[in-house]
Amino acid sequence: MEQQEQPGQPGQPGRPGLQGQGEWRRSAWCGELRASDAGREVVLNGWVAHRRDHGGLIFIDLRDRSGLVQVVFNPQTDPEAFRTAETLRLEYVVSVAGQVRHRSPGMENPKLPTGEIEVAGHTLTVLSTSKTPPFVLDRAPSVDENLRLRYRYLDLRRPEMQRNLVLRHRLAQKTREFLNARGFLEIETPMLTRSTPEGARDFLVPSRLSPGTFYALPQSPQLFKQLLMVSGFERYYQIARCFRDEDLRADRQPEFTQIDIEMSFVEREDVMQLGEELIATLLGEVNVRVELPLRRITYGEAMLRYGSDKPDLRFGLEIQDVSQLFATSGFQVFARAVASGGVVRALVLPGGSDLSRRELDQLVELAPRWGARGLVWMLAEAEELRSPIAKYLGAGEEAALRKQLSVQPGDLICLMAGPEKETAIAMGRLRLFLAEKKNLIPPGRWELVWVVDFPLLEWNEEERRLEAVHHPFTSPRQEDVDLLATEPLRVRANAYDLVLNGVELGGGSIRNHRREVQERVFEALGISPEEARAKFGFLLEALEYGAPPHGGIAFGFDRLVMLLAGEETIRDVIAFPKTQSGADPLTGAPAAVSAAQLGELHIIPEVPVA
RNA sequence: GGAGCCGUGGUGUAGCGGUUUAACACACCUGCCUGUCACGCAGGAGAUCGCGGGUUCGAUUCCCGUCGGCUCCGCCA
Repeated sequence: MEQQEQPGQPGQPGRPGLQGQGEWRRSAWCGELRASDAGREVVLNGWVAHRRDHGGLIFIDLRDRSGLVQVVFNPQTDPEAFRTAETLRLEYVVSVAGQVRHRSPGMENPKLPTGEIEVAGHTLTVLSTSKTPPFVLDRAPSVDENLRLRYRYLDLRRPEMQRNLVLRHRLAQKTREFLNARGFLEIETPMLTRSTPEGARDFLVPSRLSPGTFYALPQSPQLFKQLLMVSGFERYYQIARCFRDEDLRADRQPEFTQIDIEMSFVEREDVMQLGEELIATLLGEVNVRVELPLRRITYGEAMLRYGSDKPDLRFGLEIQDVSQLFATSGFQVFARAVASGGVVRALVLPGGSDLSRRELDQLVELAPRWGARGLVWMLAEAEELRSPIAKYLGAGEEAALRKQLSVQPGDLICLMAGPEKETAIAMGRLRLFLAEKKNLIPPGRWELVWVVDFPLLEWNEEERRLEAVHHPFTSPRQEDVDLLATEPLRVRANAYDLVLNGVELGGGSIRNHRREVQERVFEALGISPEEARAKFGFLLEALEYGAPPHGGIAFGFDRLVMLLAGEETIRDVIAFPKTQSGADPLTGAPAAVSAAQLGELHIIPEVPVA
C-alpha cells in the first residue's frame, strides 16, 4: 500500500501510472479531480456508476470511494478503449488511463464537484465484471431494507452509506485523539466473560472445556473498567462492543458500540466536564458548535416539565402541575386523583383549538396507550373553556386555570390525572406527539442537556423489590447515604445522563469504591452478603485492596453517529446490522449447527438439528 | 409476549366494492444515436400477485392462518 494516493491528500504524486499496457494502478481519485488538474494524465480505478452510450461517444460515470467523475471514450481518438467501453455494464470494475481536461463551455455539470472537468479515456481495462445488481444503487433508500441487507456489500457502495461509515471512522478517531491527549489508555477487556445478574438478558457461549458452563458476552465492560481503576491505570477508555439479548428497535441492535470511559481520583464534575468536552468536540466534526458548560436539569424537574428522563429541549410545550387547583374541584375524577396522592398535569398547545373534533378524539383514544387513565381537553375561547367536563367546573376554577397556565384564546389545554410517575410519562408522550403533529421541532437544532440527581433505586412492581436505576455499583450522593436504610427511594445517585435532542446519548456515575457503602447499597437492594459474594465477589474483593475513588461514563456510539449523520436508524451507520428479528440476511445468521458441534459443547438440542 | 403498517416482473409502485392480455416507471436485452450527465428514440424479454387454507362457478382482489420486513409498547442494570 505504499505509493497510492489517499483521499484527503490531493496533490500527492502518485505512481507514474502510464508506463505500458496493463498498468492499472491508481494515480488519482475520481472525486478529487478539479479544474486545476486539467492536463494531468491519470489512472483511475473504480466502479461503473452510470453509462451513457451515444453510439459514437460513450460517457461513463466512474465511482470510487472519493466520489464520481465522468470519463469519455471517443472512437476517433481511442478506438480500442471505445470498443471495450461498449461492453461496460453497471458496477463493472475498471481501470481507466486518460487525460483530465476542462469540459467545453456550457457542458459543465454544477451538480458534481468534479463537474468542471472530465477524463478522456485512452486505455480501459476491465478488472472485474458484474451481474446486473438486484437493485439500482441510486435508488436504494426506497428499496426494501431486507434486500439491502442481503446485498449489503452493494448497498454500502452508495455514497450515502460510504459517507456514514467515513463519519463513523472520523468520530472514532477523534474520540481516540481527544482521550489520548488527556492521558487515557485504550485497554481491551474480554468478550468471553461471566454472566452477572441484573440488567439485560445475556448472550451465552457454551464452554467446551467445562461441560455445562457458559461464558456470557459483555453487556458492557463495566466491571472490568472498575477493576482497571483498582489496578491503577487511572484513565481508561475503549470503543467497546457490547451485547444485550433484548428486542430490537430503530436505535437498538443486539450488538452495539459504546465509548467507554473510566477515571480515578475524580468526582462527578470531573467526569461530566470531560464528557461534555468530548461530545462538543465530536459535534464540532460536523460543524455543530456547542456552548459549554452544558445546561443541567434534575431528574425530578425533567419528569415534571417534560415527562421524560431524556427530555427533548428543541421545543417548549412544557408540562405544568395543576394538582392543587383541582384538589377541591367539582370534577370528581381529578379531585379523587389528588386526594389519593396522585397529580393532575396540564399542557397548553398554543393555537391548538384548530384541532378538529376527530383529532381531539384521537388524543383521548391514544392516552391509554401512553399509560394514562384518560385525557381531558379544553378549548380556550374568549370567555369560556369549551370542554366535555366544562359543566363540572366552577367559574373560579376556570379562571384560576387560565391564569396559572397563561391561557390565550385559541389555545388547547390537555389534562391528565393519576399516579405521579405514569401521569408524567403519559404527558411526556403527549408532548412529543403534539410536537411532531404540529411540526414544532425546528430542524438544525442541537439541544444537549445533562440529567442529574436520578434516584439511586426504584421499585419494581413485578418483582416486588427495589432495583438499581443505573446499575448496582453507582454510588449514592454523599449526603443521602444515611437514607439508604430508612427511605431508600429518596436516595439520589451520583449519576448523570447526557441527552441530545431527546435521545439518551450516554450516562455514567461515580462508583462505590468503599466496600462498606457498596454493601449498604446491596442491602437496600435486598441482596444478601452471600448472594453479593456469589455474584460480584471478585469486584467486592477488589474493593478491599485499595480501590481509588473512581467514576466514568459511556456513550452510545451508534446513536451518536446516527444523530450526526442525520439518519433515523442506527442500522444506517453500522456496516452489517441485524434485522428486527436479530437476523443477518447476508450471512444467514443465526443458523443451525451440526449435532457434532453441539455434542462437543455438551449441548442437547431441544429441537432437531441438521 | 402484544399492537399497527407493509408484501404484485430484478427494483419501486398501480390495480381489482370477484371474471381484464395484471398496468406504469426504472433496471435488463437488441437496434439507432458524437456532448450526455437519472442521455434520448424504437423494439423485446421478464410476474405461479410471499406461503398455506377457506368462501365462491371463479380469488392477486374477500376471510383465517403463517412467514418475512418495518415502527411502536413491554423488555433494554
